[in-house]
Amino acid sequence: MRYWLMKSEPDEFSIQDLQERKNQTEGWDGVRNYQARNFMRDDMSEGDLAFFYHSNTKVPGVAGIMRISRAGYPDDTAFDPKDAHYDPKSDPAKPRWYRVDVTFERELERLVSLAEIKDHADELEDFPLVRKGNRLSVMPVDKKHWDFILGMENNPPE
DNA sequence: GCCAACGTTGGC
DNA sequence: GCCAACGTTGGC
Repeated sequence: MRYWLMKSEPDEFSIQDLQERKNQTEGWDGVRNYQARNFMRDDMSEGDLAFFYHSNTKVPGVAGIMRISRAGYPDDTAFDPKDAHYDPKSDPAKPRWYRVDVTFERELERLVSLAEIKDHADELEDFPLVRKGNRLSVMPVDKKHWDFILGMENNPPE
């Protein structure tokens, strides 16, 4: 069982939106980055847990937890010319892009902000999120980092 | 809105 | 295969 972090802009799709979806489940589609795709296609398993990270918003940070409820399968939004993430080079016979299904687990009791995470650079030294220039939208999280961030949830800064 | 960092594209 | 140009991400 592995741990992950997945980014979404809350104006587009937030942890609250996921909670309100049917069965509290949604396909994590629209990812058009090969490294992120490889994680979803090759490394994610049903039952893995992921942080839901709110990006490109006033206070970016970890907002909640979700569960991978279906392992990687083809992202058919790539085949739809009307879809914002349409990719004419993705052939249905040999799909280029993959998604997983995620299911709402819980909202964090408070948002653990990126700024706060950066304040703990010592403990989170190798955390990919805070490595300079990292724009990956799907990334693995070590268990030690997972546990540390959950610890921060219950220890708000003054 | 700015812009650094990074990925992708395409000419050569 | 190189690399300049361009597009995107995402914090600030």
